[in-house]
Amino acid sequence: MVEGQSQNTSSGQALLYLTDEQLRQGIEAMFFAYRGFTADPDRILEGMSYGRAHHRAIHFIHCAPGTTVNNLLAILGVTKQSLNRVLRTLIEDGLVTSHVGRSDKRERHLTLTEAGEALEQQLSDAQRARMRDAYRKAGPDAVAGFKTVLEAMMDDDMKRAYLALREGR
Amino acid sequence: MVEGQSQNTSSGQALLYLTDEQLRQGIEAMFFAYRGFTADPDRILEGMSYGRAHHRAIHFIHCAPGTTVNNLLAILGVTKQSLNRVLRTLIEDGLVTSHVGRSDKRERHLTLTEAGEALEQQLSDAQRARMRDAYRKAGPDAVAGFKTVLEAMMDDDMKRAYLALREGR
DNA sequence: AAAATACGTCAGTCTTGTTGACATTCCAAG
DNA sequence: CTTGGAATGTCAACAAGACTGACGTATTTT
Repeated sequence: MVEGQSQNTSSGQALLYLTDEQLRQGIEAMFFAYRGFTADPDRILEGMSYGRAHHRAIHFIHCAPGTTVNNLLAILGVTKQSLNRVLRTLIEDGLVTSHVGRSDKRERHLTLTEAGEALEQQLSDAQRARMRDAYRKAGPDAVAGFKTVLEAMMDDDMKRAYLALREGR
Repeated sequence: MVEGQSQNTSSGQALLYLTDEQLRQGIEAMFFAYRGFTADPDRILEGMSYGRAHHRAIHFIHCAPGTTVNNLLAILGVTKQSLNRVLRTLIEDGLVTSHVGRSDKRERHLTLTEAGEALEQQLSDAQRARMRDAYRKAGPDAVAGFKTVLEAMMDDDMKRAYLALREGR
């Protein structure tokens, strides 16, 4: 609560970007930007009985083909029951295949089918198009700063998951 | 779909930050960061029968005291039925007051009570603490870039709402 | 007087999160 | 080798929070 006065306790200069007002602006920017961020895939998905949860599953299965349910669970941060409902419909609809693990038969390895990859492409294209526009408008330096701040905002285990994904590619 | 090859069609240099892989990283960073962004308030709210929806309402009523229901609706981007459920509980619990408009008696002007302000402080402190840490780690230049990209990601009407809030302060 | 606006509410649906109970599989200790 | 515990995944039921549609009321505008 005392820290709320960071604009006063600072050594007078160069820390103005840590003002409560500046932080509040950042919070609101995050809120509005996230809406834009999800808007395009949401629009595509609506009416095809899928939602944002399906999109997330598809995205990460695409990035890590053959991943297990448990793996996906850790990345998505939901309960396995919640994920299972989503996976079940995706499997029923032929967008995802589930193979029993070779070494450990408890595991199910998940992969996108051709139809699944096609939908992934469609969603991904829409989302990347928005990102690309934003990046282009903002320029490379802004983008670097953008990523730096986002990484600093993550919880430690999320950051680990985030970095692990990059190494896998 | 053809645009997916931006790394090849580019003039060879300086546009590497527009690569599909870079965009994908940005998308994932956004996903993981948003989870961190909401984690602290969510933790505070859980167990007190409120959720993220209540937080959002409280946040924007705090920022624009005396705002109307319609106004809030436009900012939050939800239906009035959805917002009403949230507002009803907040009013019942004495965190928000609703006053009939002076000039236009159809309007209800919303304000936080002392208890409401107290909760807002608590939530806001937690969320700002995370932002402050992230900002400090990243530095002022990164923060500037962060905001630039977020603004570029917003839909036009969200951007208008976002900027309007800043002018009101 | 009629139409439009602002707000509240009731009823019903959908997505997506939750917990609890249960089956299968693996592994390690007795 | 067997048995018990841990890990993986599935099914069922429920809750929060979004949505639509329909309706009522007060007020303002035309």
